[in-house]
Amino acid sequence: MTRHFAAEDTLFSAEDPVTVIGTLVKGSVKTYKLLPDGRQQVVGFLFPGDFIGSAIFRTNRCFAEALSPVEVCVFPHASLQRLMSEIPALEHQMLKLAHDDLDLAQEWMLLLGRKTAQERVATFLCLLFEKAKKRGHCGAPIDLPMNRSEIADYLGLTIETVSRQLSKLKSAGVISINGSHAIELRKADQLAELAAGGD
Amino acid sequence: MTRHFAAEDTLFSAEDPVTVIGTLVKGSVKTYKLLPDGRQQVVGFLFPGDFIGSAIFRTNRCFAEALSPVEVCVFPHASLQRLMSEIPALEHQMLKLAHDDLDLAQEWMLLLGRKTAQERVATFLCLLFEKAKKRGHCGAPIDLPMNRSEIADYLGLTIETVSRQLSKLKSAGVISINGSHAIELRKADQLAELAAGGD
DNA sequence: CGAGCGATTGAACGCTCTCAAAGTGAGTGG
DNA sequence: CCACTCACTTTGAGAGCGTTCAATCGCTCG
Repeated sequence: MTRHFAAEDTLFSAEDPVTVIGTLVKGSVKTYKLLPDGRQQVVGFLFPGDFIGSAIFRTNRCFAEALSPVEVCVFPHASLQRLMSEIPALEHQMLKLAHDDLDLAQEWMLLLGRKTAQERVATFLCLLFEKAKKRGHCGAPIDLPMNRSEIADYLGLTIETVSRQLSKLKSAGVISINGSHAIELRKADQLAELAAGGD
Repeated sequence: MTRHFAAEDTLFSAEDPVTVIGTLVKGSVKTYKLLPDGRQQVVGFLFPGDFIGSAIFRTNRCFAEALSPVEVCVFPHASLQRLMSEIPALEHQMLKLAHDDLDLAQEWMLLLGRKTAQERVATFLCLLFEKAKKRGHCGAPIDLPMNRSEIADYLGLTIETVSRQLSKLKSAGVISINGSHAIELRKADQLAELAAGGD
């Protein structure tokens, strides 16, 4: 069963019962956590092919919002539970996904806890270019479905700092920017070096 | 099979083949990631009863170091693989653990990306007191197996900032400190409020 | 009792945030 | 087609939180 969401729609909220589990088919999604006063931390950006939702928890642990018109191939919660208990390979696959997510989250803890603003932005761009490469993009500018505010909330920075760092990378010739939602990689080596941090 | 490690021993390193998977029986462990220049981010503290190591990856994604003399009940990698494929319930349990870890990691991303120094220290103490409570501790001062440097590397701060915030909480009467490795909770409500952030 | 390491405290600096203003681009209506 | 609007982005200047550097304290161990 496929479900559709408009841009800026909320797919699900923390604390609510799990209703959306499945594979993202079209569009992109941000998942995030909130503090009582509204401060936001994006914990992940999802793209077509990515799995969304938890087949383990009864209630969601974070919020999910569509960044663009989204299409999700949804599994009914009950039938997924049954499938998982019947097909060990499926559960194994889920375990693999969970471990990949955990490793990425911990890599991001390193970024949020110990990297400078420049390193964070460089790391973020590296990740995006890498993901784009895996989906067949080659050379051409890639599309940023999220705005500066959402990038900032992913990197633990402010929009101004993100903007400044992007400008810096642009004037250094590492990337080129077209209209704030399209970025092209110019010097991959240099970007990777900045992302890893001075050594 | 049980393996023993002395304090400050490295249980395993990132990139190395997985050799240690099992349950922590005695002592405590920190897991962490490193940047090329030595900056460190602690991604978890493990206590008796906690599962350690990844049954999925062939190589470790982080480092693990003993904070005190440690005893681990280790499963041989091959036999664990076999057990997991034979006993679906075991794999399900691992999946549950992975999801719990993932949620904690994302909660920590929120802490590292968006919380102030005071909120970070308060959240950390809340977590410790909560864990201690689950293991039967009641009221009495709890032991901090890690030093200030390791707390700082968990919270994305410096030792000086951690020390200052602890002193602040102490003089506010929220906690009391005995010799830098024993902390007692005095005002749980107030600590929880500080941890959540102003609202 | 002295050495040495970790923790605490103090003072000044700096990176990022905050506040503010100007620039840009997409969408709308005349 | 152009002027207008509005939201988002960029850029600038100043402030603040946490860091850095430095000195003192306190505990443990020889």
